[in-house]
This record gives sequence, structure tokens and C-alpha cells, in this order.
Amino acid sequence: MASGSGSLMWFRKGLRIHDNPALQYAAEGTKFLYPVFVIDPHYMEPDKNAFSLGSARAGLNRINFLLESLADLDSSLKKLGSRLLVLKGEPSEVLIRCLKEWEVEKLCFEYDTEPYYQALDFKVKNYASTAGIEVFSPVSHTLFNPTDIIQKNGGRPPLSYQSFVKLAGQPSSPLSHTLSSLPLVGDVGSCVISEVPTIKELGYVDIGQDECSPFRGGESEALKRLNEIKNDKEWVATFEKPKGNPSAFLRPATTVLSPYLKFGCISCRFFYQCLQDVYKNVKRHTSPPVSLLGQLLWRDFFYTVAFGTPNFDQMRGNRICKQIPWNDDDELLTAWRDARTGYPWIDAIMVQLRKWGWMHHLARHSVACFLTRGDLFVHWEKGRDVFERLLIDSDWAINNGNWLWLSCSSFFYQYNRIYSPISFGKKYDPNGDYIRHFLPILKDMPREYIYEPWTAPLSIQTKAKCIIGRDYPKPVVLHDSASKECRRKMAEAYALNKDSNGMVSEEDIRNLRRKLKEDPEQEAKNKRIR
DNA sequence: GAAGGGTTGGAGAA
DNA sequence: TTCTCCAACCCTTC
Repeated sequence: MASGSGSLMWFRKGLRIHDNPALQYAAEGTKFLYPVFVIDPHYMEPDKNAFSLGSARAGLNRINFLLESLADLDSSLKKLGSRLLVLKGEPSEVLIRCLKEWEVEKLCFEYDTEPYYQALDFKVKNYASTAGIEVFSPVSHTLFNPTDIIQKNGGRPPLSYQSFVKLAGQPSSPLSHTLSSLPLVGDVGSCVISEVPTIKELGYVDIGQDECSPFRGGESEALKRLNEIKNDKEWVATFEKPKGNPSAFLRPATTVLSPYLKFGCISCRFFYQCLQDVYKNVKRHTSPPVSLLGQLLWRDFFYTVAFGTPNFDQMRGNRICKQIPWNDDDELLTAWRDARTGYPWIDAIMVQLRKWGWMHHLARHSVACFLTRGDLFVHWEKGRDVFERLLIDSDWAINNGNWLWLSCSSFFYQYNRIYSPISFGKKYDPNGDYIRHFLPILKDMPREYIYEPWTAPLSIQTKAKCIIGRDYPKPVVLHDSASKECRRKMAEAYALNKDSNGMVSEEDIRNLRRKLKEDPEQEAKNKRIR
């Protein structure tokens, strides 16, 4: 054991050959290389109790995307004279067993800032150091090292994009070296190794192509997509994030590189370099924060804040999160989750999420605002959970960061700016083609009623073969009054947070919740009495 | 303490 | 398509 002549490359994210410093270091000066991926059954195997097909932690689309990424990685490794060794079990136990059994002197894996990996890596590193195994764990999932930025800022993460950019400076460059071959895989002893499983082998039944994500996983697919983007210089040069069209689904208005960045099928540093190359060759181009390059900076911003903020993924105990007395209403939550709000724009987006595991960022904004501060006043953590499960690109730092943003709990505070579940979508897609595609029950509804079908006369509903209240639900809330009510609640909650100077107790929240439940008219009277 | 700025609101006017 | 107003938030900087 230990002090052998092999290297173990532990893949988790970073599922790529290009710009992979951990892989490159693992392959250097070693006789044997063990490229390992551990399948955690909890993450991958079916859970019948979950609200959608998938495991306890991930929806089927993301599991499938991961399997495709692994198969692509395996195929690339094979071309280089190696292969992916797939093992099953609790990752730290499996890893430590491999380290014990194989002759390994170097353990290499990409550094990861997520709490899950921090805890996991702590256990594995601990064992490696007692066994005298060298550990190499470089930062290559982000452009910058979040630890450095937090240190530069005096130990706390910067809380605005602008202050982050000032601290960040220039990102590190991708590796220029391309691997042409890899060392042989060593003897695996008694460890049970398998090929990358298929979705069926994991215990899932095949679902129709119609019902699943059109985006295929893997480094090859990612590089192909990046290449197409690079070739469309005009598109790259004029990209402005807030101006994208959320209803475009035949040709999405963004790069759809997010799932590939999430799993590290593509290197963000390589992507950054490609964008700079395009910018160099055009007369003028957009700039951060709205440009494509800006999107990579936003990604690093969220990674940095998430890493430096204890309890980033919850309201309680999170010092940058406003304490707000959200409703605990399961009926409203499931109506939203299952695309039954009665607002076609909202429901179509939720269907796209369920089927594709991806939707445009403004569509995400629209439904996140609707669930939380805009209409339903349901806790952002509940919406976060749904996104985390169903998105193929769900990324711990970015998903939580955006829910904090959209719910006006952190980063963004203009709670009066509410997305309308009717006019926002109509602005981009007056005919409702997006709705007709994802909610075919409404496909024959005339365009003047497609965003508000409950206002259509019964004769029109009959003709469209869609009776509201029978074939498609009535709205769960009335947007005009619900959004007004939400504004009132947000104002009250903000006032409480201000008065308490960031020290809002559980009891304060309970009291405010009780107060907000009172009749608004009574509330007005109360104010006058006071 | 005031002023300026904030990737992505809506509605109505020009 | 671009503007102002709505009502007024926060953080950063000075």
C-alpha cells in the first residue's frame, strides 16, 4: 500500500481532458494512472418517493446528462490509452479503499468549494496524509480562487458584483499543453470496477425522447457547441444578457453551456480565452456585466460569495439573507411545481423545466419571482429545491445565489419590480407560441386570450377545446391583488430587518407572520391607532 | 449623511 | 424604440 508508483485521478466535476490540471499532474512521471469516478447510489439510483423521475437528489435528465458526460470521458480516455474506472458506493469509503489497495503515491482531484465536497475531501485528504500519499487539488472549476478573493477583501466575500470585479483582476490562463497519451491503468486488485452504466442499468425505464432534455452531455458536445458559438462572431460580440428572449426555444437565446460548465465538460478558463479571441477580431463588442464574458464573472462572483458565507443555502443563520416570513403553503408550492398555477406563461416554463431540465434565465426569473415575492410568497428554499433537482445545470452556488437574488433576500432589493405572469412573456411572444408548444392543451386558444385564458368567453373556450377550470386550471391567485399583498409583506419584512439590525429572531418572524395574516384594512386601522 | 449606481419591471407617453 | 414615473430598496463611496 501507499508509496507505490501510481497516481489516482479522482473525477467528480471537471469531466474533461482539456485544461485539466489535476489530470495532467496525475499523468506526469507515473507508471500507472487510475482514472476513477465513484457513483454514489444516493445520487444516481431511483427513488420512488421523489416528486419526479430520478434519484433522491437528482432528476432523471441530470442523471442522464452525467452518464453521457462520463461515457464521453471514458471514450476520450480510451483514445489516450486509458479508461474510466467506475466504482460504486459512498465516495469517501470507496476512495479510501482504492488508496489502500492500489499502489498510489499521488492523489489528484479538482478543488471544489461546495460544502458537500469540502466535507468529503476533508475525509479523503486526511486519510491520504496519514498514509503518506501526496494530494494535488488545484482550482480549475472557476476563473479565480475564491479563497484568494476573500482574503484580499479582509476575510469576507465581496457582496456586490462591482466590488468583486475590482478585487478579481485577471483570471488564470488555461493549460496550453494537450495530452497525447496517458499512462496504463494499474492492477485494480479486488476492487469491483464497471463500465459507465446506462440509464437502464441504473434501474430506470426509458422515457420517450419527447419527454426528455434535448441537450446531450459530455466534453465533445460542449466543445462542438463552443465552436459553433465562436464561429458566430456577431452573436458573441452583441450578446447582452438582459436582452435575451426567454420564449425562444427552437434556438435558445443563450449559449446553453451552463450544464457543461456545471459538470466541467468545458473549462471556464478556455471559454474565457475563446471569448477574448473573438473580441479581438471584431470592431466593437458588449462588455461585462451584460456580455458573455460578464456571465463568467458572475459565475465566479456567486462561487466566491457562496464559499465565504456560512449557511448560504438557507435563510436562517445566513448573515447576508433578509429574514422574511414566507408562507408555508404546500398547495401553492405544488401548483407551481407541477405547472398548475393557471398562468400559462408560468406553467409553460415549469413544463420546460420538467421536460428539458433547462430554460432561459429570464424564464427562471419569471417563475422564481412568481413563487416568492411576486405572487405566492412561498419560501425561496422550496423553489430552490425544485430547481436543484430538475435543472441539468443546477449548480449549488449559482442556484442558491439566484434564488436569494430573485426573492430579494440578498444582492437585489428592489422588491417593487415584479415580473408580471401575463405581460412579461407577452412582450416577447405575443402569439404565445412558447405556451402552445409546452402546454398543448392551450394550442388552439386565440392569441388575445392565450396569456389569460380564464378571461375567454365560454364559447371561445369550447371552440379551443379547453374549458378553464376543467381542462386547464383557473389562476391560483389574482396577480393584481396578490402582488400588491406581496409588496406590503416585503415592506414590513424589510422594516423589521432594518429595525433589528440584522438580528431577527425566530420569534420576530413568527410575530410578523401573525401580523401579516391580519386583514389589511384592520392593519391600516392599526396603523392609524398607533 | 448624501449622492450615485444597480446585468434582466410595468405602464404609459413621445 | 426610448423616455419617465412609479415608490423607494440596498450597497458603496465620498
